[in-house]
Amino acid sequence: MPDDKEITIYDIAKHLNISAATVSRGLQDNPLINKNTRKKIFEAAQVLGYRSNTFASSLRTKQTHTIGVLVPRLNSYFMSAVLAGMENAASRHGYNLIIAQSLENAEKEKTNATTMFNKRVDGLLISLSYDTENVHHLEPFFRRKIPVVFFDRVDLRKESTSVVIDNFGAAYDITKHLVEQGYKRVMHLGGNIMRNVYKERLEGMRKALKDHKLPFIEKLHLTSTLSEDAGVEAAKFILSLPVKERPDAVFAANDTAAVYCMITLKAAGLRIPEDVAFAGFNNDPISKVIEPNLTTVNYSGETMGEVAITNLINHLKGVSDLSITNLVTLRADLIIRASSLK
Amino acid sequence: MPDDKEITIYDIAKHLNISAATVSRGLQDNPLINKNTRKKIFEAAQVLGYRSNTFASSLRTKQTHTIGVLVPRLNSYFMSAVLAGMENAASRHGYNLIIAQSLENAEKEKTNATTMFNKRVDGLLISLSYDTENVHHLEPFFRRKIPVVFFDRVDLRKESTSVVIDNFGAAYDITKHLVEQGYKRVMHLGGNIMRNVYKERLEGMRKALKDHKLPFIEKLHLTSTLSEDAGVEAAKFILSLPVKERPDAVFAANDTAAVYCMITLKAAGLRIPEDVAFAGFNNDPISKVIEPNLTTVNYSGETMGEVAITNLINHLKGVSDLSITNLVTLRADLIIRASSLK
DNA sequence: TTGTACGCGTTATCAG
DNA sequence: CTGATAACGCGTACAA
Repeated sequence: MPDDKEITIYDIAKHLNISAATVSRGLQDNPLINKNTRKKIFEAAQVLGYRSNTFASSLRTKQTHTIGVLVPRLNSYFMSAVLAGMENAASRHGYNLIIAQSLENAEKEKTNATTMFNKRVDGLLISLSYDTENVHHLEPFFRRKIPVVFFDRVDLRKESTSVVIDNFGAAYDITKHLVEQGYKRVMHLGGNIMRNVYKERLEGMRKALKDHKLPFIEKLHLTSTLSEDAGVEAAKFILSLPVKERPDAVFAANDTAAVYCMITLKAAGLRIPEDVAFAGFNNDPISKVIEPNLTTVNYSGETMGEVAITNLINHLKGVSDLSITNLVTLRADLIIRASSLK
Repeated sequence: MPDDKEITIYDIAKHLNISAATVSRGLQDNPLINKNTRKKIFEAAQVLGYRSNTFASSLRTKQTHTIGVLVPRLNSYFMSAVLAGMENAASRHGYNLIIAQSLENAEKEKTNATTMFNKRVDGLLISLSYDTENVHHLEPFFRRKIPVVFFDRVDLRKESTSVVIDNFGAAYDITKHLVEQGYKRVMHLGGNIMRNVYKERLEGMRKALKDHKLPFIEKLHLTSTLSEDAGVEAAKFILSLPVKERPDAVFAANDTAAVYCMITLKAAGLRIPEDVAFAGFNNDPISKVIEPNLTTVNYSGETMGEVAITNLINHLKGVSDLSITNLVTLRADLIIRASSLK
């Protein structure tokens, strides 16, 4: 019953009549050490109930094996998928995650970044808050060459890696689909265009309309946080318009806004898609529950998480091939459902 | 530009012509140190760009200021709310979270627990996986008196604290509501009764039926993982029954199963609540999107997270009053919506 | 292939 | 109130 006091490499050393240095090396599977002694060391460690002391180790190596993850919100479907993916890959590589949320607030993002820096994370994974205007708060990381990987909501101006989906292309495709269904007055519920995801979705839509010789109607372009309330507000706006000026289709930059806009319009007696068609973005669970089901864009949060963290870990391990790739674009698929069919 | 090398308390000491010991004490706001010197120390730390070295500190104090969180899945609405609450409170108290998921798998839960133990977390927060049969894998924690707090899916046999909601009461109330609406053949979609939450929801329902002199119809009791598929399967089962033997109401132990059961029944032409009424559990976002809106039970994941972690931190700080409270029950509210109204 | 000896940055004990 | 000084447990030059 090795119960009370912690076992150290010295205890193992004494037990085996060898030096602590040998034990240390053995535990690291150092090939310099005799295979047999290595085996003995591991056995002894097992028997004595040894567990390595991370702090002592970190103190020496200056590596924490901890990665900071800074996200806008924990409680969204997409983000928890991302985190699940990260957690998987991280633990596979022996890394831990420290997770914090900015609550879409630049100020809190700043504070959290500082905290992570002070905790000496080996690297940082970050998706920018709605508010963030620049990445000055990440300077300490850049200065110390602590790798930073952006994902989803990224800042491309830096030499860091960014992991994204093809927002432009997906938005283009979804708009094209609407146009091909015959919709001509397409409204856009967009987010802050300081965030690449919203900017590109807007641009993709613009381009698709242009290519099909349809106007982008500025009056029908709303910018918001894309919350439930924003969806409701958008619906009220639509209802406030003279019938002729109403959109015949809505492309929202996320499913939440789309769905709550739909619900509100339906409650007001409009029919979907007959009166107004809809398309969203994210393939959130609610998009499969709303009636009619919502056309949307699907992409894997899990994959994004895995790719982002794997890239970061490669940086940490000095795999230089990948450090050149400073932009990884993942696939996103259009999912056509009843809400956008003529 | 203090840029390249890390500043230590020695640098501050040199800078101020005092000893490192004094600096260390000053940084900890030790009242033994002259208020004035303390101020100087903080200023110097600021100027020089000092950041304390957690490892060195942990190595001495044997405290990691890290709390392990072990959950079934990251990517559920409820759980991300819980984590958000935990993260908040944790950072407020200067603690970090290490998060891992068992994916509802007892084996992975075991592995993760070991990892956390080896990382020397100061305490553990855990919600048991669907599969878990016992808590032997937590023995190392118990033995070393590392505090463990269970939440939501708990194990009451231990001296640890558990944070739960009144599952029994909520299930009782929701069943009572169904009965009062006039429903007499109430079906139950339940989870593994090894998990307190599902066991108590079942028992609450049983008791309510009994109190109203209605039978609990064993044939109408399905046990599953309460996934989307399970909801669909339940619907198929209902449809396979002779019309007379069908339930007139369904109480599902979560919203996902309820909603997907509803969707499937609706697709088959049944009307809700006229043909079958529904009630769920969790107040998941989908419950507000499904038509008719789903009657359910609401409780705050955020609060549960905060309470659980605060309790744990109190343990760590030796606040003994609270260590007596080994069961905290949070409120849960019935939310009546159209799916269960006559 | 193994051992010796030192330092990583803190905190804590003991003097003063 | 402050200063020396010794650990904490590990990793690694350097030697053997």
